[in-house]
Amino acid sequence: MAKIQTLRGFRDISGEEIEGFRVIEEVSRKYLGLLGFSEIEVPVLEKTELFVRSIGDTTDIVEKEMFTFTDLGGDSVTLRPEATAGVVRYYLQAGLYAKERVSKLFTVGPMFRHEKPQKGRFREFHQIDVEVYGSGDSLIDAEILWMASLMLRDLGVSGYTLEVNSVGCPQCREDFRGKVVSYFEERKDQLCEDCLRRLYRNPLRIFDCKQAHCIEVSRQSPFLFDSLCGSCKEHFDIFLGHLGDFGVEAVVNKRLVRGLDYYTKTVFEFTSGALGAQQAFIAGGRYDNLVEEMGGPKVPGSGFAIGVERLTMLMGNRSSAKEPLYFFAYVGDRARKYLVPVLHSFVTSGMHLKYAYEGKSLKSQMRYADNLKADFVFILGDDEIERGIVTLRNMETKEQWELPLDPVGLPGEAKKLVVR
RNA sequence: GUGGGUGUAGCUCAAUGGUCAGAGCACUAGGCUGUGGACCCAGGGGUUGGGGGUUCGAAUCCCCUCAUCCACCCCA
Repeated sequence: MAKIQTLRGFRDISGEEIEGFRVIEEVSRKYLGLLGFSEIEVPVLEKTELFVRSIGDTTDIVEKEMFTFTDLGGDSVTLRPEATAGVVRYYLQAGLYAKERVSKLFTVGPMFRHEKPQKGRFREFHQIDVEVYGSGDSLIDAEILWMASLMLRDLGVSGYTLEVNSVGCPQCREDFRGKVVSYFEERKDQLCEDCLRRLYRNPLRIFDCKQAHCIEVSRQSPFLFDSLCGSCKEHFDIFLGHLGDFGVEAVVNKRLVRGLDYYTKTVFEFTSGALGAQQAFIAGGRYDNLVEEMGGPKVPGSGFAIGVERLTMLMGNRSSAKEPLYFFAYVGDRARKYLVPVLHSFVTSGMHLKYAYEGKSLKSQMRYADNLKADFVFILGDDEIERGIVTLRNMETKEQWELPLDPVGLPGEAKKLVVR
C-alpha cells in the first residue's frame, strides 16, 4: 500500500521550526499589543469574488495561483492567498468604520497559493498580517515599520535591508503610465519576453526585472517616483522624516513595486540575501482606496505581512533556558506503584517528569533517561523502599542524593537540590 | 507554467550492467542479573519512488510518471 504524503508544497511544521513560529508570534503580539492592535481571526475560505476584487483580476495571484473550487452549494470559493482582503471584509461587515476613528487589527494564520515550490515558497505558508484603517497620515506608515524593526531586533534578526518607495495615487500612475509605455515601446527589441508581456499589463513591473539587459534599458527610463504628484511627493517626504524620527534606517529604491493592485503611495520591503531567491520576508504598504473599492466608505489603510517561514529561516538557533527534566526509573512492581503518585505530584507542581512505560532493566531505563537528556533521575527499587528513601542522581555531575520517599513532597525536595 | 539537479534502511550516504544491495548514525538486546554517554558483539529493519522497456542479467541504460530541491516567473 502506497504511503500517503502531504500535498505538494504543503508541509508539516515541527521541532525547531514550530518553536520558531511560537517565538515570532510571541514577540509580534507583544509589540502589536503595546501599539494598540487587536487580534482577530478571519476565515481561511471566502467567496472567490472577495479576492478577485481586492487583489486585482489581472494579477498573477488571481489569474493562476488561487486554490479555487466550487463547493457543494455551487458557489465559487477560494482558500485565502493573502489576508488583507478578509480583514477588509471583516472591517466592513462589522461596521468598524462607524464605531472607531482608527482601527488597528492583526491576524495570524495560513495562506494558500498554487505556486511551484522552491526555497522560501510553499503552497501553504503563514503570515502575521497587520492592518491599520482610518488614517492617511504617513506617521502610521513609519510607525508600523518602526514596530517591525523592534520585532526583528527582539528576534535577533540582523543583516536585512528595508527598502521604501512610493507608487503614488491612481492619478500619478495614470499620468506616468503613458510616459513609461512610450519609452519602452521605442526600446521593445531590448526587452525580454516577460517584460514585453508586462509592458501593457503592468508596466511598473519592468523595473523589477532581474535580466541584465532589461535593467540596462530601464536605467534611463523615467521613474514613477520622479513624477509623483505634489501631494504624493509630500506624503513620501514626510514619511521619510518620520522614519528618521523613529530611528529606522531605510533606503529609497525607485524600482520597488508591489504585485497587488491595491497599493498606493508608500510601499516597502524588508529583504535579506540569506533567503535565496525569495528575499522579501516582510512587505506591505499603503492602500488608500481599497476599502472604498470593496464597497465601503472612503477610508485609507496601511499595513504589512510577515512571512513567518522566511523569518524563521533568518532566526537561526535560539537557545532558551530550559526547565530541568526529571526522569523516574523504577525497578520491580513495588516501585512501580509509586509511579502514578510521583507523576501526579510533579505535574501539579508544574515540573517536567518522564519515565519508561515498560520497566525493563535499570540499565535500559538509565540509557533511555540519557537519551531523553534528563537532568535528574530518580531511582527507586526494593532497597530504597525498605529504607524509605529514593535516590536522585544528577546526570551531569553524577552526584547522588537520598531523599525521603514521599510522593507528595518529592518535587519540592528535588527542587531544593537544583537550586543549590 | 518553463528549465536544471536529486530520488537506495528511520536519517546521511556507498555500490564498473554481473553472487544474497552495503556502511555510519539511530533503534532493540546482550557483554555489565541496581546506574546513562565510550567500547565490543548480535539483531530487527529495503517492492533501490512507481510503471513500462532493453538485456542472459538493471539500483545502474532508455521512456513515462510521481515526489523533492534549486532557479525563472511571482510574492510574504
